Formats: sequence, structure tokens, C-alpha cells
Amino acid sequence: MPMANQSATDASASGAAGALLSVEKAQRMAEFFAVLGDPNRWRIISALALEEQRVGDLAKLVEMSESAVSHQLRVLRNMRLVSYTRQGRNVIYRLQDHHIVNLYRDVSEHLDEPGGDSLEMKPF
Amino acid sequence: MPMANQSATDASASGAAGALLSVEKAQRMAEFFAVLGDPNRWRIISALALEEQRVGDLAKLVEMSESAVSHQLRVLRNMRLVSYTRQGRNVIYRLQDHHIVNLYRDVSEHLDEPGGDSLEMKPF
DNA sequence: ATCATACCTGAACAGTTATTCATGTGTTAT
DNA sequence: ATAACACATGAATAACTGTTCAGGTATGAT
Repeated sequence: MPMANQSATDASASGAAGALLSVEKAQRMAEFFAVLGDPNRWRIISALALEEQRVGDLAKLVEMSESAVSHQLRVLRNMRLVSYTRQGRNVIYRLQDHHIVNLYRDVSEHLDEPGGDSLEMKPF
Repeated sequence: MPMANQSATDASASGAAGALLSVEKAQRMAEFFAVLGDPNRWRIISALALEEQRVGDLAKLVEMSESAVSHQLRVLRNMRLVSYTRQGRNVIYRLQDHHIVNLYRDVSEHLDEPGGDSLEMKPF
């Protein structure tokens, strides 16, 4: 795929510290993070981090409708964050990779530092 | 800190592997990740990872209007991801915490695996 | 004081997203 | 075969998000 412009945008280079991200790469990063940008998806993930769950149990745990849970599970599936197995009439979902828990921990530390989320910094 | 309900939701416990995330904690996680859920914000971050930048230069680098950049910088500021200094008429922005570059690397490695975003992703 | 430069901000608009509701698919029981 | 159960899916709707546009604020130059 052709690159957008001159030189700074080099999709093949190593990363955020090495070069300006190409639009395509930035897009892929954003898509991944956007999946984790919803509180109910985090609740689902945390429930699955405890142990694998049936959809119905998941819905009760996170206090959402089964339909809403099902829709969100599809999003998580598409990003390969969860996998599932059919067992009779039930479908069991689990985290496809527990590394997501590390991600959680890293960010959690950052958020636990003083000076809150959406509090405005000193204005100009 | 008051808890939402019975027991499984324990905001004080350590993390995603230990208990179901409280609604509040899930909300804060989601807000952080949502900030990283936009491709243009990643382009801005990657530009700042190269070196600190004036707003105008930033706009040219990422090929956005100054206004759009300014709006997005406020989002990054609110999440304490960037800081700024006024120098004459210019305002210089920089990454407040280069730990974000590690975050980028961790996620990037796995998105770069064969298949791509919504097709096939090598597990973490 | 006046003007130009550099950046910020509010409102509006278009595009996106998460939920609900109704329905559809697949499995088990009778 | 029929019914009940567990889950998935499409359409519709409400809420949210990012950009543009039209000013607005702060600084420096003349």
C-alpha cells in the first residue's frame, strides 16, 4: 500500500518513538484501543479474567441485557480478545489471551496517580 | 469510596484478574483507552514522541487543521498525556509520560502479526 | 494603539456507537 | 414435531465524537 506523503511517515519503521505513524498504522492502533474504550466491555473482560463464563451468566454479572452482552462479545471477538466454545445450548466465552490483564495493570497505575481524569488543567 | 452493590464489585482490590471491575473503575479505564481510540491522536502522540512540537508544526506534520489539533491536544491534556509550555506566541507541547511509547510497542507488536486487525491476530 | 501571528474555544453538523426491541438460529427435552 | 431455552443478529434510536467555521484571547512587532 502506498504511503501518504514524503518521508516522515514510514509504516515499516519500528514505532511511535521512531517516526510519525502512518495513517494506516494509526488507524489500526486506534481501532484496538477503541475496543477497550467502553466501560461495559471492560466489565465483561474483567468477568472473563476471573474465569470463563456463559453469556447468560455474564449478562447477570455485569448487569446488562443478554442482547447487549452478545453485541459487545462480537466486538471483542472481532478483535480476537475473546474466544468461545459451544456447549449444548450454552456458549462459553473466555479471554483469548490474558496479556490484556497486564495492559490493565499498566494503565491502572497511570490512572491512580494524583490529578484526576477529566479535571481541567490550569487554563491559559 | 462507596461500592455499587454486593461483593464481586470491589473497587479497592487490585485489578482485572482479581475481581469484577466496578462501574466507576471500568469507566475510568474506558475513558483512558477511548482517548487512544482515535487515529489522529495517535499521529499527534507519535509526532510528540519524536520531539516536542509547536502547535502549528504539529498541524502540518499530521496534516490536520490547527483548530482540530488544538481540540485534540485538549483531550490529551485532560488525560495528562501531554504537557505544554508557552514560549512567546508559541505553545510547545510534549509527551508528559513516555510510558505511552511502551504501551504503543506492546500493542503494536501483536497488531503487526500476520492477518491484521479484524481478521487474524496472533495472541499476546 | 494598531496590526499580525499563534493558538484556543463554542456551536453546529456529520459520522459513529451502544442499547433496546423484535426476530432468527441452533440445541435439548418431551 | 413441538416447545422451551440460550444465544445471535438487524433495524431503529439516542447519545456521543471529531471536524469545520467563526470568532476570541494572548503575545510580539511597528
